Amino acid sequence: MDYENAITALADPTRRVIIDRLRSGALPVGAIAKGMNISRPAVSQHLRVLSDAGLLTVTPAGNRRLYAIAPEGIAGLRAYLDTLWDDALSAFARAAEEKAKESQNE
Amino acid sequence: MDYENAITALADPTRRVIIDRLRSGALPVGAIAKGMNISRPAVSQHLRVLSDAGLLTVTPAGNRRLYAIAPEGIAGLRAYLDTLWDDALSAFARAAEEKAKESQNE
DNA sequence: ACGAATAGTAAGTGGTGGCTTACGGTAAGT
DNA sequence: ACTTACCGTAAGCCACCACTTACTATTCGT
Repeated sequence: MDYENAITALADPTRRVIIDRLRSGALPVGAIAKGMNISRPAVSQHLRVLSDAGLLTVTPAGNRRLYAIAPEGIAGLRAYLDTLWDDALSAFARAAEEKAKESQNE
Repeated sequence: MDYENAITALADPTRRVIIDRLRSGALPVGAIAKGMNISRPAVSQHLRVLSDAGLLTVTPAGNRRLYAIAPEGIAGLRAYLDTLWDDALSAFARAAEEKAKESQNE
């Protein structure tokens, strides 16, 4: 599955900061690294991980490379969480029923 | 925020296997560890992490402890992904507009 | 054409996280 | 009461990952 790489990538706090910086639109590497307390190569490595996970798109623009959030990458992760959510609710409801039936024996 | 612990917890493949085993309902530790190729204490440690992240509930039942998925724990993570999803779509649409306006100059 | 700017890659290091074995503690069975 | 079953915790080990400092490559400006 593909959501596995996505969730692994998003598990890192620094990478979530990077993602947050791209919420309003695409940015070059230098702009992303600006103000972060890690080196620019470190940012590049994180961008690599995020791209490989399908969470970012890269568009070379002359001297620079613009990174942007890829909506499709997030879709897979959302789908996974949705199934988990549904199953959790079903199991919860079933457990409540069992409990109610039990309390009749008294 | 709370979704941070949740996404960190779910980033581990072994913990996702545990979560999958609980999709159909609550289970004691022994039943969860059964068939997994790691030791039972290791499973206990994972359960600890998942509980701390708010993803599991524990209900002591005599000798055993029943673990179940906590829907509320997943809710926070879903909410985070939803905002990310919305922002990504907005930024994507805005970028498409910019591109369209640019191609008029030719 | 040459220097400056932007960015990816290589190599090395330190810290964290997941695993194991060993142990302690409580509840159930006989 | 004693043994067995179930489970959490402690300590230690090892692998992986995030980071840094080089270095290289490509593009822009002059």
